[in-house]
Amino acid sequence: MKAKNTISQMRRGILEFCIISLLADHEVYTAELIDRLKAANLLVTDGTLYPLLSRLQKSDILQYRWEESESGPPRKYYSLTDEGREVLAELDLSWQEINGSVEQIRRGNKSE
Amino acid sequence: MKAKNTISQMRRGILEFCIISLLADHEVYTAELIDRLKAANLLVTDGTLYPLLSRLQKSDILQYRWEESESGPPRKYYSLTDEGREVLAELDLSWQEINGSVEQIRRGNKSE
DNA sequence: GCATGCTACCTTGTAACGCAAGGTAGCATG
DNA sequence: CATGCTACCTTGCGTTACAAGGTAGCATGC
Repeated sequence: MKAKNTISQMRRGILEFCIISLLADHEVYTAELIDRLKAANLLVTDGTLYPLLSRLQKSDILQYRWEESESGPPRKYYSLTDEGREVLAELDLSWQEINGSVEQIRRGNKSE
Repeated sequence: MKAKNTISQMRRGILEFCIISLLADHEVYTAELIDRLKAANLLVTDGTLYPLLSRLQKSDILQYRWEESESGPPRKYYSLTDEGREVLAELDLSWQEINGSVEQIRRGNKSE
C-alpha cells in the first residue's frame, strides 16, 4: 500500500484543526480527546498529543485547569481561549478554501 | 494571525495528493506544476517540489521523460505510472474519508 | 501500611518533511 | 563570447509526529 505515507500526511495536517474543533464546546482531558479522535478515525498516541497541546497552550489558543478524578490522578482539562475561538473561525474558513482547491484540482482532471 | 502555522500544515498534508491528481491526465514539468498549484491557492517553491517528485518517482508512482524545450534547457516531464493511478484511487478514497471525519467533528460541535 | 497496578502526566530520540538559500549547467541573445 | 534566463538539484535548518521510556498520584488487595 504505497499511498500509506501520503495518507498519514493528510491526516496529520488536519489533526490540529480537529483537536481545536473538538475542544470548541467541551472541556476534555487527553485520554478523552484520544477517544474522540479515534471515533473520527484519526489515530493518535499521547506522545503526539502532549507536546501539541502544550504548544497550543503556549500560543494562547488553549487553556487548562486541573480537576481531580474520582478514580486516579488529577486530570488536565483543556478548553479553548477566546483567541482559540478566533483561530478556530479562521481554520474553518481555510478548511473550506482548501476543500475548494482540492475539488478544483480533482474536477480539472476529469474534464480535461 | 495565530492560525497561520496550522493552516500551512493542512495545506502541506494535501500537497502530495494534489500533485498526484494534477499529474493524472497531463504530463507536466516542474514550473508548470508550480503554476497549476498556485492557481489552486497552494504555494510551493521548487526546492520543495524537486525532492518530493524524486521521492514519488523512486516509489514508482511517477515516471518522467526528457523533452527538449524550444527556448532553454531540456525539461523533465512527469506523469503517473500505472501504480501511480492505483495510488491516486486510494488517495481519492482516503480524502473522502478524511473529509467525512472532519465533517463529523465539526457537526458534533454544533449540535452538542 | 505496604506492594502492586492503573491512570495520567511528560520527555527524549529518531526520522520525515517543507522550505529558504545556494549551486550548476544548458541554451539563447546581443 | 559574455550575459541572462531557465531548469535542474542539493544543503542546512526548523518543525513535527511518533515510539519508547519515565515519573508520580491514587486505588486495591493482602
